[in-house]
Amino acid sequence: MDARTLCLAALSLGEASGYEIKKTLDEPPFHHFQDTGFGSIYPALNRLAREGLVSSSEQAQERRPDKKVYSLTPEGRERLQEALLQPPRPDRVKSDFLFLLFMARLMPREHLAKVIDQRIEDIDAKLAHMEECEHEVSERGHRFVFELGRSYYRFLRGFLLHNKDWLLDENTPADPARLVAG
Amino acid sequence: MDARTLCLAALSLGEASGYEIKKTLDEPPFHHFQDTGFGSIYPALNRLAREGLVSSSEQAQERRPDKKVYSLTPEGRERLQEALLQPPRPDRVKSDFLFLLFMARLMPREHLAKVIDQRIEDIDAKLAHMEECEHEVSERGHRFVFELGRSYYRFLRGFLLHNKDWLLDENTPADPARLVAG
DNA sequence: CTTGATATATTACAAAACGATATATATCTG
DNA sequence: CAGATATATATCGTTTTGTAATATATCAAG
Repeated sequence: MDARTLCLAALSLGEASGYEIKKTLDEPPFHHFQDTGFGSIYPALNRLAREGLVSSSEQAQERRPDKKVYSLTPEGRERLQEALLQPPRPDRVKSDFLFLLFMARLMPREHLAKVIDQRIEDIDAKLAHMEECEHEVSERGHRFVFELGRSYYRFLRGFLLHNKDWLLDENTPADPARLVAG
Repeated sequence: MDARTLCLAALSLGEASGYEIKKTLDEPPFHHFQDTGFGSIYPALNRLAREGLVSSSEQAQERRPDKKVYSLTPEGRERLQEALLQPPRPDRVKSDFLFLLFMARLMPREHLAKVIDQRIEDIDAKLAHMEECEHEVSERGHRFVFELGRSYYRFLRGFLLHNKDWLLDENTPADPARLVAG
């Protein structure tokens, strides 16, 4: 989804500043299906404001820079609902990690092993973090995506753990039948 | 991975034209971890040629436009191996589909059901296509990523099929415990 | 007590990627 | 024989990405 629609979606959960939107988008389950930086969010908000899809009010804060709090206008809410009726584009993944595994042949064994172990650790950290914010996710759609994400991480962790040796050990035959589903 | 490294990787499997690189990148298992268009590939190849990392030779073809066939130079091969030693950046996903599921509350039930059924069909088509090109994937790393991709699609298909009703049926309670792992 | 890390908050900008379109030809399908 | 698909490359405006700059506040460690 483009940055503008993501901002509309985040604001449909309640008014927020650009910084707060970024934080929301970085947490599960939002984080499972997109990745957006400040460089996309602020220009998107400016344009949405120019188009009248969001309104903003500056709030002076004690001992902090002012914050611009954005909220959806009726037109913004309409635009969001229109966007939800468009047929979804195909998913896209960018994974340096899978690229490295694909290129295993040209990589030093030790480095490859380290990369895989590191990834398993990262997944464990992610799963632990998800357990912490689990209670905040109650709405049906949010929960669905949250659990899908969690199941995916568990699947990936299992696949890596069970098939690591198949990839790393050059002495055994590369028989695909020995790869387990994870 | 940036487009230049992807081109180097594709060329490490043998010389090819820009068009052929694009085709390779669109097939499993390459397609599982990246997505690159002509608009990225041709500029990348031009720059790689300027930097001496690839060489090109124009081949006149009968009844077809000329094709520029690129191949790795020794410096290009070196650059690729250096890139493989860099720590991989975090994965990034862009999924309009999961965004729609997340936004389920604001969507007409029928449309949501159609979107999910369509996705399951798409996965079936993808799995069928993978079965067709399975025999071409023999190298260890390629096979690993290929099977990981296939397992993922099967997992996702199962999750959607088994939990679709949980998401769609507003009359049952949204008890997360009723979601099955897929 | 002060240095450094983290958090709040926004903006600017170059580099890269994306999406669409243009161009030309050949082959395959209905 | 028309229309879709495949081969082959290039361009170009719009978006996105990554990084840094700019301020201020808090909190922990040395």
